[in-house]
Amino acid sequence: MNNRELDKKLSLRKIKPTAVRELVLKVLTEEKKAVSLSDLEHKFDYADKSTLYRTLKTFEEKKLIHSIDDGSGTLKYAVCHDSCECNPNDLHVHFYCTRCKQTFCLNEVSIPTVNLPVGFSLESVTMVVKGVCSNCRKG
Amino acid sequence: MNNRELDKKLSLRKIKPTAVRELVLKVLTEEKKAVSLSDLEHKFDYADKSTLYRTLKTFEEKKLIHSIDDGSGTLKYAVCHDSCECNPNDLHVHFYCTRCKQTFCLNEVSIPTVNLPVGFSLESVTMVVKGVCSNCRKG
DNA sequence: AGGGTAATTGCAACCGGGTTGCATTACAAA
DNA sequence: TTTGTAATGCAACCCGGTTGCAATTACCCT
Ligand SMILES: [Mn+2]
Ligand SMILES: [Mn+2]
Ligand SMILES: [Zn+2]
Ligand SMILES: [Zn+2]
Repeated sequence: MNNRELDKKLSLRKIKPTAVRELVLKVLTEEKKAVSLSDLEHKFDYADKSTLYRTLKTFEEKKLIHSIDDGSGTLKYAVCHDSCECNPNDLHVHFYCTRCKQTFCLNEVSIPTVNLPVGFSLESVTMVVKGVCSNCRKG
Repeated sequence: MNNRELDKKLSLRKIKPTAVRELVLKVLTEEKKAVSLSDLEHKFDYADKSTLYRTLKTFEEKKLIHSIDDGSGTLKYAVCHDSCECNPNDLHVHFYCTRCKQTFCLNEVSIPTVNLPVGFSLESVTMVVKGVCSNCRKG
């Protein structure tokens, strides 16, 4: 994905394009797996941790990406689809592979509705499946 | 719940009853909400953090309690029902109230099955609903 | 182009939950 | 009572995440 496309994606979410932001977004779009802050730190020796951190926070705030708490203790991030507003109906299941330790968006698997006890209201739902991914299965 | 009953619960899970363990289990059984390590620290000024930590780990290992990652950054714990083996079919949904910041087991709400893409195998599933609990709703 | 302002970035230090090594204490078998 | 094992207490550590502040850069107006 070239800079022109990256800048467009950023602008669509009202994020001012900068060098770091283009690079981070590039990584996030090209990775098939969800990406952590420390992943980015290792990818960009030159960029500072807090800059990367704030970049992710900005992206998340503007709904360019969403965060994934897969229970591993390290937050991961993945790009939202263009029309995503991170509403309950935009949510999907996430998968954590216990073998390769990678986390994936199952974008095509939406979260089933759940009947809460009376008196409980719902704001959002997270669903994480742990298991072995198809790559590790084959290998 | 008296010590006799607490000891019985401990013995059933092959855990040697000690003073600390009885006290911790008592708190866990009497609380309606899930309990964190720091909750216990504040409840027992005298008992050491690492002792409480290892008590929880022992309980979890022996399947007397299960841990809940509600996304708040602090692990919570709650007692399992007597016949629980923490298998996928023992699992239930958890609820995190964004108002009172408490986490509850919805023991009666089992986790719906989900269709994974081909090649993915399932070991366990977590489902956390965020919203407002019935207590906070009424208040 | 130059000056002023706001946003971004870099650096360092901090925070809190969780975890571990090791010494001490309690317990129970021999 | 001796002796081995498990539990507890204390201290220090780890790491992901977060923040304050100074330096740099981008942007706007003249
Ligand atoms: Mn996702
Ligand atoms: Mn539970
Ligand atoms: Zn895998
Ligand atoms: Zn509540």
